Amino acid sequence: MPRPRKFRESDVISSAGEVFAVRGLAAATLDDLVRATGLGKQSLYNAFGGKRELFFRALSEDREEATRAVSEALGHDDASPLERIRGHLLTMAIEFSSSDRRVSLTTRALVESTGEEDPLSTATKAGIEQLAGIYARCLEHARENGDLAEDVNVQSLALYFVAVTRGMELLGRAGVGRGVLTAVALDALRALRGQRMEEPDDRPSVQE
Amino acid sequence: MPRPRKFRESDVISSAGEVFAVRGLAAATLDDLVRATGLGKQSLYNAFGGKRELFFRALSEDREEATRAVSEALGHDDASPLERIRGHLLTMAIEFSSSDRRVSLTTRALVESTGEEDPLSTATKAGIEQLAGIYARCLEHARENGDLAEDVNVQSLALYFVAVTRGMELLGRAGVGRGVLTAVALDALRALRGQRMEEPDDRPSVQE
DNA sequence: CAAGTTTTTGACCATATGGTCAATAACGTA
DNA sequence: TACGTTATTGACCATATGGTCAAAAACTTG
Repeated sequence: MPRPRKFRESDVISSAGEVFAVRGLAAATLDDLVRATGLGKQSLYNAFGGKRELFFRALSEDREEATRAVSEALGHDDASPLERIRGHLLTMAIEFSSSDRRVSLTTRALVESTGEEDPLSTATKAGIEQLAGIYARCLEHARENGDLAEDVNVQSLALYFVAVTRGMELLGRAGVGRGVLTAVALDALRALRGQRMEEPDDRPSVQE
Repeated sequence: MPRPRKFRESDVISSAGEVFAVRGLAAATLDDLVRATGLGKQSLYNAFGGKRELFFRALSEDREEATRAVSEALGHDDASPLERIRGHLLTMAIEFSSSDRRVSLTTRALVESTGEEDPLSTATKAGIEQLAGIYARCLEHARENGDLAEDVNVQSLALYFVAVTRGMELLGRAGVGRGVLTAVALDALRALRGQRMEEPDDRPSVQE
């Protein structure tokens, strides 16, 4: 009975996400969104709410997409867990060295959220944890494989990879090229190699 | 002869920087700046120019400050280069786990710059390189000390540390606490340990 | 084909924004 | 103490912003 919509929500969210990724939440204007999505202001408004709500939807989609991508990269069985992480990081190096002006919405939300209780902040934390969870699972497999020392802290190592990838994203944004970013990724992977050997940490503890 | 200013530029820049660090360039309003600095709009305007110019000044100051801090942490002679890096990273872990909403202006500029030719972008790139240079110098010393393998790529390793610290900053922003962040920092440091041994990289190359 | 429901359209609005102007105030020097 | 210079103040402005309203349009079902 009701008049059907002319658009698919997913299309709109994806276009809007593109705008947000390039301009940021605060800097993107409603007009940018209208232009990018093709919808009228009002249509946008009663379908989604407002700018923040739309960003929120885009953020969720971005998060799902990122989760899916990482899961896929780390979940295959064609290589050892550590090799899969290696492959994933190298892929990221290529992706982040692209010259488009995109910044992942997770990073944007992290940086643009206004307070601890901002829904953006909450969602982002959840996203980070989810991502870390994926790394953790893969690292756990590596440990079971014997590729990682038994006493490795899989949780912190997972977060370490989240940090490294975020950092690589920023580096890419700063114009660091593909070759160098790949080298950085390889450096980052050495943190894993160190884990394999039981070498006791005999280095003196500096200012802790 | 002329009427003297009531303020010190450095004070104003520092207050403005605080605002920018907490709210971001786009989200900070001129009024926020007026309130934070205590100056009138016009005074602000003819002393600095506008919002962007003021941000630019604040960014420069932030960059100098960051450079100074890292130089200090890595430049002392009381410990081996690697130990100094270790200490520095642990310090960062503490700093980034603070609950204030600050984000370094470098990161903000990186994320909020609008294009490749944006002055913000240029300045930020320079900042990153400068920072990397400091790490590189320290790593170079480590190599001379024999704490790092001869064939280590000091440049990429330096950028690796820039990436790691940026990533840690974001993690802190996501609410990751001091303990975990410290663990992440220690993980990151293992990338160095891996360098010390000449173990050939016999791992198969995955999708490069 | 008519009714009912929702979308769309485009005009509209209050507000807040970054920025400017002109008048006044404050200071050092002559 | 008067002058010249610059800083300050507060009113002012055009614009762009996020958001809203009411009327028209579109589709499905009865």
